[in-house]
Amino acid sequence: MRIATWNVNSMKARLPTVLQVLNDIKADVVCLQELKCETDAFPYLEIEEMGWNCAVHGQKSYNGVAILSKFPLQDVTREMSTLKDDQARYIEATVLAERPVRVGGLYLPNGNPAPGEKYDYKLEWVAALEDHARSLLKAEEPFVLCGDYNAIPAPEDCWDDTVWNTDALGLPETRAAWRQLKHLGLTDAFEACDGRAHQYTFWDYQGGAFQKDHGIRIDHILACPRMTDRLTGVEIYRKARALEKPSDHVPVIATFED
DNA sequence: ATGGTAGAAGATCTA
Repeated sequence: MRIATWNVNSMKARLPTVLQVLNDIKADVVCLQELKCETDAFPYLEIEEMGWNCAVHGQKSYNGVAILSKFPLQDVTREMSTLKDDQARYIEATVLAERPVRVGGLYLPNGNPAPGEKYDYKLEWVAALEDHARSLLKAEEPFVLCGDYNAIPAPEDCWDDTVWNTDALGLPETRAAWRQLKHLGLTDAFEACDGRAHQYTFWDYQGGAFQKDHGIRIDHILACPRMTDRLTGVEIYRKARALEKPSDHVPVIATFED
């Protein structure tokens, strides 16, 4: 089965592009972030028409996450057990594939400017995610955590580390939090399958960043040990950034043995 | 030259 994550940067502004990309990437499960719409404003009809089941945690203006699945979804939760959050940044559901898998879709806070309140919130959020991941591991149900982590794991995951290592996305403390998360026993699917340097998932709209390949890798799929055993490949669907009216992020897709 | 781009909201904030 193929599990994808994609920050769409507005469901309303992106709908034609989203429908096209969903057809192209042939995933079974897709986690979406930055819907920028309320739950009721999600385009259920258009998406369901394509055979998707939808679980949505929307919010006006900012944030908003969803899980789309070709398989039925069960036991949807819209918060981590470990954080009371007034921002719609998390959703989790069990995908009833042949072998069921728990899928978490997340939109980690950006954290800029750092230091400051926003960076504190980011660190609090990632700490809550770590605690939540710990409880998922304890439950011994296969799971993946997909989303926009707003974290550049290492210098080779951006085009110029001197630009990013003072940003909330690339600060040493952000990278330490990312490593700590992995050290629970989770695997970065991209790193496990490919791991090449300078493969990006986000390019800013400004200054022709995509044309210059001034990107960063911040969209990730973390897999538990049992899902890692089934992991066979990862693709960054870079093409999506060259479409008309693109999101500034592109999908990342991991393939697992059925 | 204190700039640039996009989206949502609404005359600014977030990324």
